Amino acid sequence: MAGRTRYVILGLLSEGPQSGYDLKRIIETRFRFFWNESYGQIYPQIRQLEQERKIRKLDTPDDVRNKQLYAITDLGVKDLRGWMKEPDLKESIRLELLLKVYFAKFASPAVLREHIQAFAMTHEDDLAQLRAFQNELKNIPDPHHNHQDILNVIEFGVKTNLAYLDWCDMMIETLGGLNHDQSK
Amino acid sequence: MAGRTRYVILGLLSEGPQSGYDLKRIIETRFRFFWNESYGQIYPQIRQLEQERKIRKLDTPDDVRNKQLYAITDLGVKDLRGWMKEPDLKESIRLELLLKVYFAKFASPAVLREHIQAFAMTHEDDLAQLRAFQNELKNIPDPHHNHQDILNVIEFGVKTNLAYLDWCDMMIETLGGLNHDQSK
DNA sequence: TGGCTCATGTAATCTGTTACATGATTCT
DNA sequence: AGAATCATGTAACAGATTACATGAGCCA
Repeated sequence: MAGRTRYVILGLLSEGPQSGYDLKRIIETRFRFFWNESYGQIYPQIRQLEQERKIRKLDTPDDVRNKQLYAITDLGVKDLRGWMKEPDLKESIRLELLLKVYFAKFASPAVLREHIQAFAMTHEDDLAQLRAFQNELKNIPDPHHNHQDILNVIEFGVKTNLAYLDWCDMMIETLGGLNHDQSK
Repeated sequence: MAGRTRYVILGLLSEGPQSGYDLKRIIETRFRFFWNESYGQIYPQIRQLEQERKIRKLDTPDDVRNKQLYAITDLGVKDLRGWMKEPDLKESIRLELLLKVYFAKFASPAVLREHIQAFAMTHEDDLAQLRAFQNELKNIPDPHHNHQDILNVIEFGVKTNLAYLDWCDMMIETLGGLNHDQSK
């Protein structure tokens, strides 16, 4: 009975009405580095929350397209507040890269270096996006008074990504620089 | 068709024969901060690998208890080497704490601080264990010549845990120190 | 003797992704 | 006109945990 999808939906709807599609996009962009949800989770959960009267479907499709907008209800807010007091689920992290580093002797240094460089590139992008998001927040109004909270989350991402990249530098140095490729 | 469990098993067996129970314990202790496997994955996968002749059951129960030991075969090593060249699966990270920080306005600072302190405590423990493992490795022989690889993995853990704790300090400071508890 | 840990295993369940179907709108 | 994106949804599948059953050996 873990089901944190419901709270992600409730939390995001607390900032204003959104569609299932919107929610997916927001989760992908803002929560990318620490959370994920798929359509297969979002749409059924919306149905569920609607039945429980935690959210309600707006009859103003508001958009040119036939988008279904949902808004959080008082009951939904109550649910959200209740969740906040519950202990966190054990965090889950899966980094295949570290398995490969652990079992490194079964690969050539060149192959290992490629894995690390791919990882580094991903996290350089992450870092760049986090920085961009930081700047964006500084230049837009804060109607929900949650910018500081969001900045705190971003700061977590910045710090961990910097740690990742620091480690990557160390590894690349150990494995020999870019021009020491010894693959055939 | 992800199934990385097989490679974890093969990799660990490359250091010497182990039982399913052993493997579980090793994964829990050494891979704790970046990987996990449950019995429901390990035992069926052992069966599967045995059928594929990637591992074989030893007939020397070696232990007083009725423990089934398995050893990797040449075919298994081949499999392991093949996996090393494959691209990594997208890493997966789920940190409920960050959802709560993002939606912080639905909780009191006191509750939020408790979550962060719990997180900090967990990662202080992690860090301590990683340091202990580092020291342990320095004082034991290295028959498989993989200590540096293991130290590299540990170093990743150390760096990320330090980043976590750094962020926690920042958050606790923001939320008011230990003695500013305003709960009833 | 009773309780704990060691040890193997599986069935039921839960969680989450993928792939697809469907159709509208927008862009080139 | 055709391709891409927007948008909703679900069925099938894959991945992973939980809870339990079973029994042996160890410890107090």
